[in-house]
Amino acid sequence: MSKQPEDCAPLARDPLSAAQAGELAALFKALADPVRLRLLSLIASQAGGEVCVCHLTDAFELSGPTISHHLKVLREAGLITGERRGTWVYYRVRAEVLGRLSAVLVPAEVPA
Amino acid sequence: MSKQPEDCAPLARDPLSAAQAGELAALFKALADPVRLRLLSLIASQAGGEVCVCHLTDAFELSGPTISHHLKVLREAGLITGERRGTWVYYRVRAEVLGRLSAVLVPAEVPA
DNA sequence: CGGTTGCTTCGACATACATCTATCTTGACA
DNA sequence: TGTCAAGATAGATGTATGTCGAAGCAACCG
Repeated sequence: MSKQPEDCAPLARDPLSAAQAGELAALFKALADPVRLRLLSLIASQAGGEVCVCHLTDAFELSGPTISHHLKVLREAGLITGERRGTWVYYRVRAEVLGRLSAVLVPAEVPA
Repeated sequence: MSKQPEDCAPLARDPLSAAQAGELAALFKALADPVRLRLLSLIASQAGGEVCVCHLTDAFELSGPTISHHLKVLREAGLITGERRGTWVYYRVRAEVLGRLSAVLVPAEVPA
């Protein structure tokens, strides 16, 4: 997991630097898969904020290793965190990161 | 360019359906490249809202065909539109699509 | 009409990625 | 300690993707 970028200025305000674009692209790449989006949504929309992996594997017709792979991609991108408690592993979303991405995509305000 | 999805509910509100996830993933895939993010940012941040392709090719150390390819990806994703006027082609961003993506990523409000 | 310039399309190639099966690690429990 | 279950890792494989050079189209200009 790379360090968290600080940029919050919307895409539409100023042209992105190459470094900013690289960091953002890594985050969007993690989101660029239907399974990962559904995983993220399942975790984010859960009351209590966390979900056991066993609940996630049940929600897809995919092998365990494939789910594990997608969770790793989300984790290494910094979008989620995982914690082992006893036998099970629980994941939760990093709301700050999600919020930063949302802010970056806000379109330019149209001047009246 | 596929049809525009109507979904606006944040990822963190309800779990995404497979169809929603597929449409969103296609959009995020278009954003999952540093060059395309910089292109989009260059177009979106331009006063007047549109940019000539010649100005975009000058901003990168990449071949013309490569820039053209990335613009096509953004165009087919529905994130930008291109219009030819005389010799030059001008691109502008579709702010609605950008705004919809931003809304989807808004994190869940934390109950007090 | 021929030439030049702006941009796109085509074909090729190297790399990255999603998925699987098989194997490993970690913890619980007898 | 041995065994079982939950996840993660490793390796293999087919497909997708970023990049380029060459060629094609479209519009302007002698």
